[in-house]
Amino acid sequence: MALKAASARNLHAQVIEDIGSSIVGGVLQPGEALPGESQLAGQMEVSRTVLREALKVLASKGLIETRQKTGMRVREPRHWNHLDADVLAWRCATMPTDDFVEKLVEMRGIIEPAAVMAAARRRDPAQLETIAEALEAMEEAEDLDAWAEADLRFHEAVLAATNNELLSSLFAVIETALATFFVMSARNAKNFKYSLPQHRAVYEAIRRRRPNEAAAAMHSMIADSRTNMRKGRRG
Amino acid sequence: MALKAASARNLHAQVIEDIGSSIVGGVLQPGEALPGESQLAGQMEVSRTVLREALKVLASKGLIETRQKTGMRVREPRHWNHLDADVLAWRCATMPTDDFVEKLVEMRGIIEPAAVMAAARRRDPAQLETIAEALEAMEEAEDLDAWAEADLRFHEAVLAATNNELLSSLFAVIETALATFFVMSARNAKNFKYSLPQHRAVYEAIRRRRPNEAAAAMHSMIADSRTNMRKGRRG
DNA sequence: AAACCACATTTGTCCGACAAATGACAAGCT
DNA sequence: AGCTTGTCATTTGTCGGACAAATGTGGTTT
Repeated sequence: MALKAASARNLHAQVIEDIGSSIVGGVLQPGEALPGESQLAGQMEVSRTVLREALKVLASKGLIETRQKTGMRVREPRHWNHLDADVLAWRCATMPTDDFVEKLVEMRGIIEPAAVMAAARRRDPAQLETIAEALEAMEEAEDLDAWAEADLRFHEAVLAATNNELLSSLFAVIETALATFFVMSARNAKNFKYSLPQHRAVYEAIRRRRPNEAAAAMHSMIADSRTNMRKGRRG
Repeated sequence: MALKAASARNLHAQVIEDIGSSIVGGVLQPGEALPGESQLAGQMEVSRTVLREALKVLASKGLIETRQKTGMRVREPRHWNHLDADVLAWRCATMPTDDFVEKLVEMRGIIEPAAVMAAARRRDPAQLETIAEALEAMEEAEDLDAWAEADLRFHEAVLAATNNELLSSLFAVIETALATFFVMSARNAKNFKYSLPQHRAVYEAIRRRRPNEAAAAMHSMIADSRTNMRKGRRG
């Protein structure tokens, strides 16, 4: 069960982190019955109040299930909210397998082209201008930090231009998870601008309202980034 | 603020429902400061313990933000977990605008073809067999209920065959939300089997491991269902 | 053997108290 | 006067105990 694995601001946040990562990490098996609230609170050295606040949050993430008299049980993975930011983060931390990364990459491959297509269809002038500004900042970037900051702004601007918060919410979650694996290794500092032409192509397609061209440009960008990642992960 | 709008199993579930739907429904504006915990608990006639359990869950959904001394504030919509099942359900209940439905439909149009493509690539024999059984049940369905049950099984089987729980989790959430709008109106009872050929086409493509054909079949199926829905919503 | 009931255990709910954090305001210094 | 600093009050965070409600278990009765 582990004691005090995490250290966050609040006690309940620590408890959530602790139990949640234990479940996602497989320390607690699905179907397994957890000890009663009083006992568990004792083990973790927190009050039952705090423990219960954490349990409610975990239940809302679909990780556990609680019924009176029976106690709490770990739910099966198919009931988990796999798209929850915390659940995803715990999986990234405890399951750094190529298998899982492939799933994330697949999701990105599905979403990004769709997002730029939507942006090409529905962006308004102001949103286009925001994208243009980010692209300009990318061109003028002198070091890696400036480029990474501008790149983030570019993608956020494209997301906003889709005018579909479901799409942008999904995108943000997946992107965050992927970022924990590929931290933009400083080793590639030399050619960190290699994807600039593709970004420009995406922008041009969005400006000219050409969904298919935008998707094609994004596909090319993803293909490049994929080979690049594959190189990067070996180190 | 509303008192006792919802009636669920547990008290905290009611409170979550109550405050959550008030926020998503726009009764509580973003940036607005909620009354203190003690006062709010008094208004709702629940103990502070229960209220806090609810608040923690709402905070984990990104709906509210709480800092000491300052109190709680409603967060801006861009911070919400739009893919959370509860948040989505509340939006369905309080924002039945065509605008929102379009977003859901767009998501489905992105995900479903991608899902059948993944299934066509990675399904194993057992998963294919499960899909086949569901399809068979659809063919033999005599009434609407039987067909709806088999249809659900078909889609679930396809989802499982993708071998990507991120994809299936997303799909399930979107599908659930859409189902609240289009309850498969009994008016169409006569030709409820109209989409059988398309289902069969999808199955065949998955069986023959043809991702592109599967996506094409799914696109055709979505197009049909879209026109059909448009007719259905007018009633 | 089957139906029924009393009991024990576990979660659900309530309450009151204190600790920690922090914005606000007042006092003091330059 | 303007800025800094320190005290204070308010709000969330944490704690412990108590009782209510639900429910699986096992014994009892027919």
